[in-house]
Amino acid sequence: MTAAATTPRRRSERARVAILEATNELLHEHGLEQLSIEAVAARAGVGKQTIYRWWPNRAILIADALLDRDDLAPAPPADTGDAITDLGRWAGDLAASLGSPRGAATLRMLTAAATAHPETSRRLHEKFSGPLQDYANARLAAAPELRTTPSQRRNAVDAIIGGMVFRVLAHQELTRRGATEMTRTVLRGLS
Amino acid sequence: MTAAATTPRRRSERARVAILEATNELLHEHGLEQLSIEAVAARAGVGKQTIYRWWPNRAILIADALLDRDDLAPAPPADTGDAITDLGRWAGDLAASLGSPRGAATLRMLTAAATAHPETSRRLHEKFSGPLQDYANARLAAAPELRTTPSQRRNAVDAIIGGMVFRVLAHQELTRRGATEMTRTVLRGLS
DNA sequence: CGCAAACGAGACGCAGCGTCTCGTCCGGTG
DNA sequence: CACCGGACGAGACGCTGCGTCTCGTTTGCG
Repeated sequence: MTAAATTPRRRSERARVAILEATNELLHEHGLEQLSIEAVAARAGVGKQTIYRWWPNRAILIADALLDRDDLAPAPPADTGDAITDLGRWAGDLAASLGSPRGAATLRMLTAAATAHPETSRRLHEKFSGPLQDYANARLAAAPELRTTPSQRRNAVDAIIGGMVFRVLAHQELTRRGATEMTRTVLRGLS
Repeated sequence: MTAAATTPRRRSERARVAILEATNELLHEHGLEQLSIEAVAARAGVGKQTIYRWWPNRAILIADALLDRDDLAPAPPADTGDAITDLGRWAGDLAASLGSPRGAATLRMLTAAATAHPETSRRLHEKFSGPLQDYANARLAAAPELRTTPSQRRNAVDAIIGGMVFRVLAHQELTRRGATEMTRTVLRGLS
């Protein structure tokens, strides 16, 4: 192995962006099942080979495209000093995003894509659910008023996030107020 | 409209069962995306038209097949008089089912199928998540030791079920013990 | 017994798959 | 600047599976 040096990967940024945009448009126009690589290539003004060269399969392309517009998870709120208040606001913001028609459609398609391939699931967790868990867990851990164990925190966090995700996947209503109330209910069970 | 009477629907039970069994086998052998109607017809020893005659699309066939073996949701436990104990056991049983490799695969495929078509989602809710919500909600409502409002119950129930479903969909571990603890954490937040 | 609807089988045209082969473009190296 | 090689747009290729259709056969209800 002298040098694996010569790798002048001249990937075209123009093509990359056009493909992700076309995929997003087609997903929201016609849905997950109707999405064909041929249609993406045509709309993006790109050869099919260029898609196959950089994305190993449909599910990963879909996840990349949907996660590329990363407005699904809003920024955490300011720290007021009270964890229940902060997490209630955070959950409300998240519910406003996930509960909107576009957010709900995105979450459902991401979930379906993640079903197909564990690698896709890992990527979704890394970019979406992981950061959510991390913020909520950290905010709980930093709350002196709630003495919690790590597993208690993990349970509470998963119940809150899972409860919201479940409502979206089940096509049930998810409102800002409902999410805040659910969060308060769950957190009141801690110490 | 004289009489829409003459509807001697002589649907073949043999074919119906063979199709659902073949679909289940192929789903667990090759996964959701690889499932083709042609393969189902071939394995079931059935004409394609017989499938198209009774199932309007792939997603509904998949949901019907997976829900046909309705061992996903275990029977509710005996009533011990203490709601937290009962619901902790119920959640533990449910986690044992959903957390098993086969149960997890079934839940993931059902979720993905439900994404595609609202009708499929409705059917899944009717046969799976609806009864779960109904049992847990009723058990909570019948608990004199926990004075709860309907919306509190709904929030707690969705947090518990959603938390479990979330862990399965995220390919995270879901154990009997973990589910029981999560349930207790959530329920302790109720008055 | 006789009809009509459902059945198994499979042919049909079509859409999209994933691979391949063109000739062109273009950025990094010498 | 000139060159080189890999990525590019375009699209042909064979193939699989779609959903529809047409056979001739079976089967249950009247």
